[in-house]
Amino acid sequence: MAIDKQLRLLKCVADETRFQILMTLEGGERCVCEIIEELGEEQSLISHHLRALRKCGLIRRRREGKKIMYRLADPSILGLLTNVEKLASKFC
Amino acid sequence: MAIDKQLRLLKCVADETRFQILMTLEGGERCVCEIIEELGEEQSLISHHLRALRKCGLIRRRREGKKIMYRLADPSILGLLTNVEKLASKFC
DNA sequence: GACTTATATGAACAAATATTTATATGAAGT
DNA sequence: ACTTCATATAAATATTTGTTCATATAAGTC
Repeated sequence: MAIDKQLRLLKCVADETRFQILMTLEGGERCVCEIIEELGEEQSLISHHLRALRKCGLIRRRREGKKIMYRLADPSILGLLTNVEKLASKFC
Repeated sequence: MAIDKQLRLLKCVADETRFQILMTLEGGERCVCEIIEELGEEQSLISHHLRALRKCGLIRRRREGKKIMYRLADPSILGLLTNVEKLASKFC
């Protein structure tokens, strides 16, 4: 039951910027410029984090003209975020 | 919906040693020496990580004679681990 | 085909986190 | 009281991770 996969996933989500990107994508597909705008961060920073999330399999992308659209790889990812939210309010 | 609480929780779990400690505690209360034995790590290292988990509210402890017994603060923590496991096998 | 827009990438640098080492504490046994 | 066993802690160090900066690519526009 490959523990390093689980850790890779956790580490990927356990970063403020990436966590916020996932939250943004909860609302559906977004292009990079929208994510940048919403988070108010550097383009390059967002790009690095998008790559990390993608490498981890959590998000997917497709090109649409000049823009590149990102989306959650699977709705079940929302479940994790919700789960974390519940636990965090319970303890921490 | 305090995002930093969620992040503190995630960062706490997203470490191999701490993750394994939690897994060990799935099986019920354990004293520090048992955890050290099971993980095969330095006493001091385990102690640091136990503190981190405790600070985060994920585990509790009680003294029993010379030993100190640790346990999960709440069974709902198992749910998170399971959730992560499922997602990790799905992607990553 | 030069120019702009949108995004990605690599290398340098900065910050955060984990690990080790050495020492302290506190309960129990003698 | 002294010693041992079990655990904790602080400071030093090592490692990992995130951020910035400068540059590259790729598609669309003039």
